[in-house]
Amino acid sequence: MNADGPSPPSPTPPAGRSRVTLQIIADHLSVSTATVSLALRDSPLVAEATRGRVREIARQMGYSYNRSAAALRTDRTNIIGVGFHDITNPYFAELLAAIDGATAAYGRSILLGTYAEDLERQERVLNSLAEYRPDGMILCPAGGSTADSLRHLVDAGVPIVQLSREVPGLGLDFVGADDRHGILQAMEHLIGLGHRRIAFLCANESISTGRNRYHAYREGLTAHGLSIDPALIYFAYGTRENGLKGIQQVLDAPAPPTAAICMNDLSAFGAMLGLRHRGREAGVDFSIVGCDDVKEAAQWFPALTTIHNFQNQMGAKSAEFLLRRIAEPAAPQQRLLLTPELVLRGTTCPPR
Amino acid sequence: MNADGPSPPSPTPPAGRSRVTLQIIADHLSVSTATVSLALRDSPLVAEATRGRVREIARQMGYSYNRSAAALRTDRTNIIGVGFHDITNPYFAELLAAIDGATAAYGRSILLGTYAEDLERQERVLNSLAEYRPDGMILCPAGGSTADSLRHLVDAGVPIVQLSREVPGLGLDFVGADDRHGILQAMEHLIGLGHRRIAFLCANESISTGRNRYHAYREGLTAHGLSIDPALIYFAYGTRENGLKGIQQVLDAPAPPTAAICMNDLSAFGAMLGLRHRGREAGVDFSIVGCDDVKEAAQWFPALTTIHNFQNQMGAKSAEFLLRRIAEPAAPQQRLLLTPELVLRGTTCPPR
DNA sequence: CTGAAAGCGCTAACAA
DNA sequence: TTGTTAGCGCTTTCAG
Repeated sequence: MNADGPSPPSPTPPAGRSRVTLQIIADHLSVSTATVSLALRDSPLVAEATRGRVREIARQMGYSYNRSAAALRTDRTNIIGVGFHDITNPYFAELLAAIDGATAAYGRSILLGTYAEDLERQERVLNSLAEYRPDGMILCPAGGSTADSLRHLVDAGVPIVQLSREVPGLGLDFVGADDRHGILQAMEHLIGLGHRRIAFLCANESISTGRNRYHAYREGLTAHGLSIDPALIYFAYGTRENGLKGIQQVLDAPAPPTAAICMNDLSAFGAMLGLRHRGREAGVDFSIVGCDDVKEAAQWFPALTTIHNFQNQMGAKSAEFLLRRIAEPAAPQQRLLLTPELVLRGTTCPPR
Repeated sequence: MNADGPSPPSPTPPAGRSRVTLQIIADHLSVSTATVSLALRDSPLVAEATRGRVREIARQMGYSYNRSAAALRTDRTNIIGVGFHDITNPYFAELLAAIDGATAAYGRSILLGTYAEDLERQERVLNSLAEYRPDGMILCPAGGSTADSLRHLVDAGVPIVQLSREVPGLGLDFVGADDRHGILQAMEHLIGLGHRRIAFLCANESISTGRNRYHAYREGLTAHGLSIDPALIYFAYGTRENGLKGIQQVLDAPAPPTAAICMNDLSAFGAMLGLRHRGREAGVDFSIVGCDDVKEAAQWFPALTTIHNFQNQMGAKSAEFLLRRIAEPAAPQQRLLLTPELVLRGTTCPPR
């Protein structure tokens, strides 16, 4: 018997791109690929001992499961497609983190696409994501999205849940916030403080959250017999820059406001800045309320009074909804509207 | 001849999950799948006319390319794996957005994994991403990552570029900032203003940026003959919360500081808050400088003096590096250190 | 408990 | 210019 012995498994790690396949492992152990496949997935069909040997060799050889191959066979990828418009907006970053946390726990990975409120880009990005055959998608549709623009995805049978924003008429699952309720709370607060001339910054009818919030603002005004002054309404997407522009514009109105409700926290931050450019200060001689309660809101100076939207729960819930939908494609439509909570901080005060 | 005519292509859209394959299109047109495949990829090998017919029918039938199948065959997925520790940190969100912008332009999609500075989770997440056989990966390794913990990925031959942080000893491509240079600028500024007792908040030797910045801080002190007071150094990850804790701790030192350099903007924001809890104000009776120049930094009040790190360029460059590496696996190591710029705003002033 | 064989949808030789 | 064929790596009957 020579020094090398009876050729013990000599697991040669692959050179270059991982070349270890089930076949290679199978050959090594003189079993079939079926056995290896089953063993690696811990099937009780294969003997305890065999399972052990397979796993051990696989480990030694540095085997890495090829999900493309598995996906082709099983029609499942374990991919969750996520389409957002901008992850640089902390609101969406928080939502994305929540989704990631929830899906990772179920062994799903996130394939991300962004489209910056651009409908054409959304179309391209979403189609591209679909080509990876995600098990499902979580979407926050770009402003101006129509049911028609998403229909082909829906028709293709991809499970979809809409998050935060929704385009109606598709019968899709949805999780979002009760935007109307949130803004109404804010209006009560401001009006209770004595404000009569209240601006709305970054109104936007092209997204559901924008519509809901803006309409609630009008509703709140009307409910208290206050008139709606178009000069106090600034239409734009809710960005830091637009908040800044918006506040300046409404401050220049013939009858300027004493308070402003902002579409989201970002525009509220911009508004606070704009106020300072005019020598004014939120919480002292003007009132600002934001929406979302993004992490930085609590740290601002003064800290922002805003509407807490529970993005952690929203994101996690959307993942749960999606997983359920994937398991049961024909289940009835799921809808969840989280109730937002106004959190009072330092940017609101009675009018001067 | 019956009313239906000679069976014109009657593209029946699929019921349920997209079932249109090359085969189905091929049958429809009585050509081979090879022709359809070529046609859809606009190959000059197939006649203009045929190409047109194929594309038209594909469109009508709602064909969607199956990338798993293509990947299996070609060994390319067009997926870029991205591993970050926390996308809720705007610095990383900005980096991610830049990567997304750059890769999307090349038809690549991003498969995202996060691990919250947890080494075990990083291991799991990265291995999971690898199973999708991304064409390459962009990683910002978790604190404490060792070369060994990433070696198997490298050995598997996955093209990798490290972004922002680097673990040495792997010979990987890297794009980051010249952290030392940035902090040294900040030290000059502070010392020039007259500060002699300068704190460092959120020092962290377990990540390269932390080491570089912290060591540059010590270097700056020493270069000016100033002593290093351990009571002025707070060790922690750079979060909003830790910035707040850190400032309080150094303020309680026997000989408290008059200024602080923070590991990043988040901790600087926390420090500004902590200062206010003590009735102090950055830019008035204390100086704070951050690092990164995240979007919100310019909007804070006072606006944060910080080190601009060009995360847009960093992210975009990392994508470029990766694409080049994918095209040429054996090319020499690529390294880029962007030179940060100190941007003076409102949080620094001479000591009282 | 294990193996043989077929096939998921695509692309790449090679032939015609 | 187009078709034939084989096969990427995996899972899943179905036999044994």
